[in-house]
Amino acid sequence: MNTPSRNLPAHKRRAVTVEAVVELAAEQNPTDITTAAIAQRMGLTQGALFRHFPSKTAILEAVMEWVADRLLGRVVKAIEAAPSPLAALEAAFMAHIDFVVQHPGVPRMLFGELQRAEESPAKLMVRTMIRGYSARLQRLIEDGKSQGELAPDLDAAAAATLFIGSIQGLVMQSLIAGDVKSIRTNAPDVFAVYRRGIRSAP
Amino acid sequence: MNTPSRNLPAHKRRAVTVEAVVELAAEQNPTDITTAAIAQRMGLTQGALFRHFPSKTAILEAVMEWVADRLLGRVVKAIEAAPSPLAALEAAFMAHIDFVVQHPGVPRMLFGELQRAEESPAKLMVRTMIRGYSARLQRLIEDGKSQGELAPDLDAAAAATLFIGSIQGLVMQSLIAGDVKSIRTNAPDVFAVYRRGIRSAP
DNA sequence: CGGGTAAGATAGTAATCACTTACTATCTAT
DNA sequence: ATAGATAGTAAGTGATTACTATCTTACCCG
Repeated sequence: MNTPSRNLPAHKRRAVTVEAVVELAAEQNPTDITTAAIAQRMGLTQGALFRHFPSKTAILEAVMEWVADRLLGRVVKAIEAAPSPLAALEAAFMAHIDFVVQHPGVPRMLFGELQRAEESPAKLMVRTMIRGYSARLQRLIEDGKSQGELAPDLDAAAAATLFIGSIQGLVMQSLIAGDVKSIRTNAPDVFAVYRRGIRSAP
Repeated sequence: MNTPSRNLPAHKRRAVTVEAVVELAAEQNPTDITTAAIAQRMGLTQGALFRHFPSKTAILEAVMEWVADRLLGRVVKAIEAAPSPLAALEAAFMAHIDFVVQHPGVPRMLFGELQRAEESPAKLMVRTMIRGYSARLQRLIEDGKSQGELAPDLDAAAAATLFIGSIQGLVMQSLIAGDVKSIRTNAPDVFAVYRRGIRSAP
């Protein structure tokens, strides 16, 4: 029988579950992920999953919590280590890209969750996460403007939308090419165009 | 009994079906659209759908064909009417935005189709459509470079990716705000940043 | 060493899905 | 007027889904 790691502590089981979902989302449409598939990936039977989570939506909530922690954690760290607002934007962009390349299913899950009709807790979490992300970017951009590094007439909200959109565009490109690593290859060129769009005139 | 328009000719029924799907995609996750929901929106029973389409995937193919026709048709028309490459890019952007505001479900369906695991005919159609779109944009960009309107060192592929991504970013923003019309409001500001990123130095 | 508990397997359940079958109404052409 | 084709309805089908009820095993602690 296949009992790979029995009696894990609860928080570890939850972490393994989240990893399984993130892995599966990289391989298929996130909305098509079944509890049976998650359990199989973990080496469990389907019913056993419900010893740890009361429902499938609770699993999705745990995944979104994980994403918010990890993604924002990395991005904020990259921002804080940068010497200037523009450098911080570039570092955040690359940190975000690294995360997406490592976990290609995540942006799909976020987008998929956002376009749900009902107001699920997971959808709310995504919304607050991206709102916070965008707010952080806009503060950075305002800082860059007052330091003279970014164009003084720049619309911070629009620049933040374009920042996030550029990543979305790279993800879409990789789905068309069928090659995740193309994201990392093309990211610097895309950011170069973006940087030109926000930088103050030389 | 609700028999709104019986015995429509085949091509009209197909058009009505496509419209129903596009409408539904604006209201819910496209992958959650059932044949029952489509039929209900058309005022038919579910089984009647299969008099006109052999399968659900055939319906999706018809929708993608419709999208490719309408969206690219509008964009190409806007490009051809513009006096210069940069003006053409802006016109294409706004035409695309108009289309998305009018049919908010369409970008969701495209993205959803792209992230399917299996190589469905619909997915292939989306891929070819966006590839063609991107190629058209890149030609425009190269034209703009040789006319001195766009930056000579601009990476055309990256600029095309950012173009499409900026629309994707606006869609995402509207999903977060829960307001489709915010797309049209924010579009000019976002394009202004983009234009600055590709234009030749003044 | 033995009993309690947490975590697993097994085998269900009702609901929902795409799709089918069998029959019926309506339009059109001869 | 009537036969045939077209387009509809109503009621299924089997497969799949999230979730549950019941039984079993492994581990911890006194």
